[in-house]
Amino acid sequence: MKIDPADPADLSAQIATAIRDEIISGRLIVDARLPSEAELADHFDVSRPTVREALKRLAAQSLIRTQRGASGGAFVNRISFQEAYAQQITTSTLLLSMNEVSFETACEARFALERSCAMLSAQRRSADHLADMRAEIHRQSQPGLTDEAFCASDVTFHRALVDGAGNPVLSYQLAGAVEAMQPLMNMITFSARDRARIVALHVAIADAVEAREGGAVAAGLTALEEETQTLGAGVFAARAAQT
Amino acid sequence: MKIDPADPADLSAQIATAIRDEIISGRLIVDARLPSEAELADHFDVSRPTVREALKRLAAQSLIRTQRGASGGAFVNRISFQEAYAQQITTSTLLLSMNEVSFETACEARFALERSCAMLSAQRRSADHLADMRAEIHRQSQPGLTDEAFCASDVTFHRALVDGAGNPVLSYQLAGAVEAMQPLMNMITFSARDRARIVALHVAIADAVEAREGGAVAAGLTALEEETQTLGAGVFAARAAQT
DNA sequence: GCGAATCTAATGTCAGACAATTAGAGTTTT
DNA sequence: AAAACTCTAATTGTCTGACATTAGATTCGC
Repeated sequence: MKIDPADPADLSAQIATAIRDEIISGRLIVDARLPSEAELADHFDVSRPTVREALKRLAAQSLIRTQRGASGGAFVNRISFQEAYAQQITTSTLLLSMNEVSFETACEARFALERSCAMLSAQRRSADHLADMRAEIHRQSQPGLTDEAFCASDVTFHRALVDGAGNPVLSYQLAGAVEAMQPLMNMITFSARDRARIVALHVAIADAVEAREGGAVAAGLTALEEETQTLGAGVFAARAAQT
Repeated sequence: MKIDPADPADLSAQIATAIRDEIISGRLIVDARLPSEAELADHFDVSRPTVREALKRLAAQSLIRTQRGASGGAFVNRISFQEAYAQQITTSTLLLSMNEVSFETACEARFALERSCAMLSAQRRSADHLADMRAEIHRQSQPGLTDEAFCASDVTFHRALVDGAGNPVLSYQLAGAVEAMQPLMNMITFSARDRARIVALHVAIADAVEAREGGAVAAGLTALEEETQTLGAGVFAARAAQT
C-alpha cells in the first residue's frame, strides 16, 4: 500500500482510496482481514481517529465490515446483491430528485430498460413470477386503495416481471431504474379511470408473459409508457399553471 | 431529527442513517448547511469524533460535502451524474467480481440493457456520436493493439452508442452495465480473427446507426452478443480444463 | 474607499484514555 | 476425560481535550 504525502485532500479520504484500490484490484480478497486500526495508523503515520474515519467511509460503501473483540477487525466484505440494490436505489433516487430530471426523461429510460427484460422474462418466467404479477393486479383493482399503495403495488408488479428474466444482474440494474421512479410517480393522483387503464395494460402484459410472447410484452410496456407519460404530462402542466 | 437509544448498532451508523433520512425525505434540501459538528454532537449527545465518523459515511456516498473555515461546515451535496457514474461502476464491478456471476449471465444482462438504447440512439444520435463510433472502429482496426487497449476502445464505442440516445438517465444506468463487464472482458485474449469479426459487427452497428435503423442496431448488438458469448465460453472452457 | 492585518468559527488532526466485546487459553469441576 | 467456568488479551467503540489549518468576516490604517 502506498503512502500519502501532503496532499490537499483529507488524509482519511486518501487512506480510504488507497484501501479501496487494494480491494478493487483484487490484492485484498473477500474476507481478508485488514490490519488493526493501530497498525494502519502506524503504517500511514496518522492517528487512529483518522484511520477510523477512513474505515467508516469504506463501511458506508459496504466494502468492509467490522467485528469487535479478540480476533476481530475489519474484513473485506462480499457485497451482496441486496446491499448493491439498496445503494443503487439510494443513488438513483437522489440523482433524479436533485437534478431536475424531467419526468419524461426518467420515464423513457425506465421503460426502455424494462423492455430489455421482455423477451427473457416471457421465455423464462416461472409460475411463481406469473402468480406474483396476477396477485398485484388483483390488489391494484381493489377500490379505496391509496395512491401510495397503488404505486407500491405497481413497483412490485414490475419487479416480478423483471425477476422473471432469471438474471440477477439484470434485476440489480433495473432495481434502480424502477424504484427511483417511485417518488416521481407518487406525485401523481390516479383517478379511477386512470387506474382502470393501467390495470388493463398490466393484464395485457401478464397475459403476454403467460403466453410466452416476448414481443407482446414489449408492446404492452410501450403502451404503458405512453399512458404514464400522458399522466405525467398532466401533472406537470398543472404544477406549471399553479406557479 | 430523532435521537438514538442504546442500540446494538454503532452510534455513528445510527446518526448517519438519521441524517441520510432527512436528506432523502427532502427535509434537508440541496446546499442546506448541517449544524456544526459540535452542535450535532450536543444534539445527539455523543462526542465529536463519533459525529465525524457519521459525516464521513455520508461523504463517502456523496450525500454531503464539507468546507473548512469560518462559515464552513457540512452541506447537502447535489449529487452529479459523474459522481453517480463512479459509484455505480464501483458497486457493479465489485458485485460481479465477488459473487461468481458467470460470464454468460453478465454478458446477457449487458447486451439486453444496451439493446434498449438501440431505437433511441438510431433516432437521436448526433454527427458527433457517429464520429466517435467511427473513430473507435478505426482505432480497433490498428494492428499491434494490446488486448487491454482493444477492450478500452470497445467500451468507448459502446458508451458513444449509449450516449447517442440523448437520455442522461439511460446513460447513467448503462454505465454500470458496460463498465462492470470490462474486468471480465480483459480476461479474454483476442486473436486477429476475433478482432476482425468484432470490428465488422461494430461497422454494421455504426452503419445502422447512421441509417437511423433501430432494428438493425438491435440485430447487430444481438450478433455481437453471440460472438462475445462464444469467446467467453472458450475462455471459460480453457480455464476449467487448466484446473 | 480600499487594502492589509486581525479575529473568529469551523473543520482537520492528534494523543491518550477507558469501555465493551469476543475469541481463545487456561482452570476447575463433574 | 469432558464439560463448564474464568481469565486474559486483542480489538473496536467512544470520550475528552487539545492544537493546527483554513477561510470568511471584521477592524484598523492610510
